[in-house]
Amino acid sequence: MARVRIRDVADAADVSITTVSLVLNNSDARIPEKTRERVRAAAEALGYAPNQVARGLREKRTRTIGFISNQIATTPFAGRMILGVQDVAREHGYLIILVDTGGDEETEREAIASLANQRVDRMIYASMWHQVVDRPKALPQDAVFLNCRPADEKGVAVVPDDRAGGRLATERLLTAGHRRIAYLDAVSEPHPIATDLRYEGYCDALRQAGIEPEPRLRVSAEVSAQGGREATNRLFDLPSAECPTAVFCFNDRVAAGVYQAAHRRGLLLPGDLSIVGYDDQQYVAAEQEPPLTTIALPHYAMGRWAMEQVLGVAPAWPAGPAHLMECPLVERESVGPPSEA
Amino acid sequence: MARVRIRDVADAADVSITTVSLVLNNSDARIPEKTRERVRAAAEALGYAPNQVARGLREKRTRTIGFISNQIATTPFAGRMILGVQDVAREHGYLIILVDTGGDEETEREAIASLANQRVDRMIYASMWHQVVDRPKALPQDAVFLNCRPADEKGVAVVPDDRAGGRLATERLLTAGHRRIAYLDAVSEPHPIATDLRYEGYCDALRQAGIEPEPRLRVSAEVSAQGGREATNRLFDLPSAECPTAVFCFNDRVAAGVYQAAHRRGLLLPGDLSIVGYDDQQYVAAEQEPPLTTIALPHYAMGRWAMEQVLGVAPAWPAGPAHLMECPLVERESVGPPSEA
DNA sequence: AGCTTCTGATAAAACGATTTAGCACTACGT
DNA sequence: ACGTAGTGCTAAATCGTTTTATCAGAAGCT
Repeated sequence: MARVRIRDVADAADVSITTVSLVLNNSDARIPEKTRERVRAAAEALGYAPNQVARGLREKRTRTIGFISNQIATTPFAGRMILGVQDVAREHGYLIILVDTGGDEETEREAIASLANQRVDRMIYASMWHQVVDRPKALPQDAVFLNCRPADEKGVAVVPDDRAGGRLATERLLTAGHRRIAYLDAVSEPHPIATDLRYEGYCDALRQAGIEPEPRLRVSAEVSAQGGREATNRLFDLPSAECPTAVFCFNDRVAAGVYQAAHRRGLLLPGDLSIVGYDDQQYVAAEQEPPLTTIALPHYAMGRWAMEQVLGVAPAWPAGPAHLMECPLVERESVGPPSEA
Repeated sequence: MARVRIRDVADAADVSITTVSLVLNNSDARIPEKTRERVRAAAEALGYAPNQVARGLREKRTRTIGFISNQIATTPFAGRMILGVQDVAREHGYLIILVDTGGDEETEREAIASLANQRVDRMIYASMWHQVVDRPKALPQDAVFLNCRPADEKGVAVVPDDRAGGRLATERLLTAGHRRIAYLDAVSEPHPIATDLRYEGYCDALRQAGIEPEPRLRVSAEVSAQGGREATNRLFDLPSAECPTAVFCFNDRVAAGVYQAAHRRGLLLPGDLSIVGYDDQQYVAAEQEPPLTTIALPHYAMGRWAMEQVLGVAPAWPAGPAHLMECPLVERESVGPPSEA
């Protein structure tokens, strides 16, 4: 790490450091092409790259973005969000400084302060699951919210369009011919807002098909395979005429539980029961037997979107209601026509 | 972000900026306690915190660590590693700058250069799976390797002790009384070195129990549930006297496939077949039915270890052979005594 | 008194860049 | 010959710190 400074380039090219800076930053100062060539050659030969710390001090911007997340480790989705952010950053010569607060408020305050002292140009405030958050006091006004939205609705934010996703999932089942479709709801602490949105989408789709949602077909499950198993058993303990021919699950984990309970009861999938999940969770959705049709959460796209807002490389989204990102349907093999149609 | 500078504190306390700096950095210069108090009070009142960019320029260290990873998004394990790194960083007032190279060499070169230009104090080179890597040309000599080791064996590195993990898993099955234990090997591109190490551990344990490993009980599987299903079927198409009573799987994903095939064949778990996995993969190991006994990968601990080396807050590990991190057994319910003991 | 030592503080240099203002020289028109 | 315009380049200020060297005054000693 014996670093070469602008001074070294200047000496090598036999000009002043001013000239070197002007040339390397493509200023339109009056420097003839010949001199420019000489400077560029010297810089190239020495392998010069400007010290970003010095440059940051002078320019008052560091080409650095702070990424604050509440729980990096507890979700497998974090990666794709960070990757989206990171890809856009790289494409524009920015670096990201990452801090995980573990959801602790005190840590969060310190993290925000650290990033401010490090003079990051802007910050992204990310949640690992879709939620409404209280805007942290110290967070700069121009922070972008990723996968969450501030309670005060002031700020640029992006969240998945869970309602449209719920509609899409249900429509898929309706098109396959199903009429009795259950919704496996999520209970957990804190209550995920996504489950209500997905349920609304489910209702939208049913009503549009002329079906009134039936309360008994909405059953609550712990967010886990076990929750899915239990809910499924409750569902199939109904009189057989009332049993659903398809279920839409809050997420792939509970869908996995549905598979388990269905297998145990000797139901064939998708012959006796069609299933649609949500999340397109890596290593679980695709690896069910049969592979699970599900709705994908657009984590990568949301990450990109947030960073594009931060860098101002996309049309600016107004502060206010969050941008809703589409959740695409991932077709696999867990949906078929209902058994006795 | 109207920032308060050291100048402002100096004015408020009616001293020079030198004095402020001296006091705030607890220098042992001759400043009487009374003046110190005054300065501290002024700093506190104004909410002063030093500009880390300016400080970094002057001190030639930024309290910033570069974290280079090959594939952040494709593995659910990344999170725990990053979290370990990040926690130690925070405890010592450091920040981490994260770049994902996507495994691309050109991107990697640029990333290393960016971090160097940003004057990170040191770098961590992380792999999302256990592998041997070629030391990137531009990587500083003092970089620490996380979950991988440089081919040249020069450098501080930490990897999971997969051999001991394989031994531990097998011993668990031996203690339960099993004698015919299969190993479900992984085939994938590139060939994961972990699978050979785990197999060696498996052999170690068997031999120590006086059992010679049987080649037919080592069967290859694609790293996926489907691979696990196929391998299981091959295993149980053997003459029944030769069928294993337990399997040790390369990882939890293939173990999930074993569950599927076993259920399909009507085998009871763990009555007819005991299973041990590897990875303790979130949302898959614990959610099998019955929950899967497995070996955990110590990602968090490795992350911490790497950062502690970087910051020099733990006894220095010599450059050379990698530090082997223990993989603990996670007891759940997929192991029982063999059926006809 | 005259010298040294101690005390309390600060001026100024340095870190490595960017940028503003301006200098020295040539060319040109009259 | 002289003012003006244009060309090629650079000195110096600046960003916000840390740190070294030094200064003024008080105190102590002979």
